[in-house]
Amino acid sequence: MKQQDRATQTKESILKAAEHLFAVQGYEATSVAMICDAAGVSKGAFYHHFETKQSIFLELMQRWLKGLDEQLVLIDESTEDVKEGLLSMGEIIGQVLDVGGPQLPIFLEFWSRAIRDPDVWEATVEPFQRYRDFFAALVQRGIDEGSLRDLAPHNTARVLIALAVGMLVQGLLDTGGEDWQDITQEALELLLHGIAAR
Amino acid sequence: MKQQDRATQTKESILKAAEHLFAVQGYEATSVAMICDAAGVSKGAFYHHFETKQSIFLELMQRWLKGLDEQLVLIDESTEDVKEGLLSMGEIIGQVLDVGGPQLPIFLEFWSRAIRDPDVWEATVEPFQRYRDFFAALVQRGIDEGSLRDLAPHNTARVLIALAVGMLVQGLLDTGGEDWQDITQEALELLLHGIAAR
DNA sequence: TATTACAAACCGACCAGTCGGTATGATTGT
DNA sequence: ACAATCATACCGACTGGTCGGTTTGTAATA
Repeated sequence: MKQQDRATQTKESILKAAEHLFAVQGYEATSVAMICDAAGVSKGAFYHHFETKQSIFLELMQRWLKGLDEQLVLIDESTEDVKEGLLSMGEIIGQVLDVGGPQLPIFLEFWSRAIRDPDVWEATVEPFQRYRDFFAALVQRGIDEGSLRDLAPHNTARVLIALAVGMLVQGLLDTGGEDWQDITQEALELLLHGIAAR
Repeated sequence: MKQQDRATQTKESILKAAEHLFAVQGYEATSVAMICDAAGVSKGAFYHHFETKQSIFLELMQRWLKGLDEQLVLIDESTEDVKEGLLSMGEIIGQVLDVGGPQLPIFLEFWSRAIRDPDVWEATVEPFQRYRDFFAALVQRGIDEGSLRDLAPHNTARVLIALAVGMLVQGLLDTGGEDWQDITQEALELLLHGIAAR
């Protein structure tokens, strides 16, 4: 096999091992040595491919957010009705909770880091402002076409994000087997009732 | 001075130093040695008064939640109108963000721990379920007196909590100087529009 | 004298990151 | 085609330091 192929394979196995361990044990609780063990490579290999322990997380985060981005764009393109588009957000949250469930705890861990570390902030929080802008634009569209009341789109977007984040956190911490997708859907309908034009 | 008084004074100074350091640097980043330095005592004193590093956090958390509890009871007693009571929740969130601001990042840190550590969960998350029940009861009251639509009170409470938590997290992570109390207030009014009886 | 309340030295584990060295292709010169 | 040279990928022992917690000693109080 070519040298390069082998290299990318190694790097990929490190990323995969790290993703799994981060999800199961958390970031802090996972040592570089553990990642190397799980990936079946040496520490040398690790630090050949990644500058620091943190950099491997940042790379994972980038990939993750890229997937989310694509999903949002898809929704944006496929919706003509603004209300419907906002409602479909509920589905996303439910999906995120189901599919990405194992990785979500790391978000909490890094949000708390983002408060102090600008690098982490840039990689984990800043992207969410894009999502906020996305929702703000959606709301603006709704106002323009007369289906939504004339509210400050930015604030409304913040409310939507708050709802999403709050549901996410509760979903992570509440042990009972609630159907959060359902609850989120209901919440969105309530909100829509409030922001819809009379 | 009596021995006991001196002891409680020492313990209090440790708690105070820990509270400050946790707020400024976070829990993980604060070592026991740092706390002792800041409090002007030795490690022996620390481990005389606290079993583990975690136990000092749990004690701080208990005090904090006790204050929140009292505030909620006050609101409960002083409100006759349910809608008004729900709106005043917005004020609390704003206050919490202003007053307790420095300590809030620790919440994020421990929420992420609570996912894995049952002790932490019990101390940091479980109390919030009391608040949820509190809101559920408030909503039930609103339904009974006919001012709110007949929705599942528990789910509605979850939505309210989600809003609060989401606003909190955004307030922590968004750097811009937004007035979150204002935004929260607006959000609550939107929600009320949705859940209010026609 | 017995107990409480501390002080200070100490312990063992752990951990991110480094470094000297090697093995395996790839590239160039002949 | 074959050797010499070089770069990339990787190994694993090691370092320097940190941290939570323990132990042992001591001074004051009851």
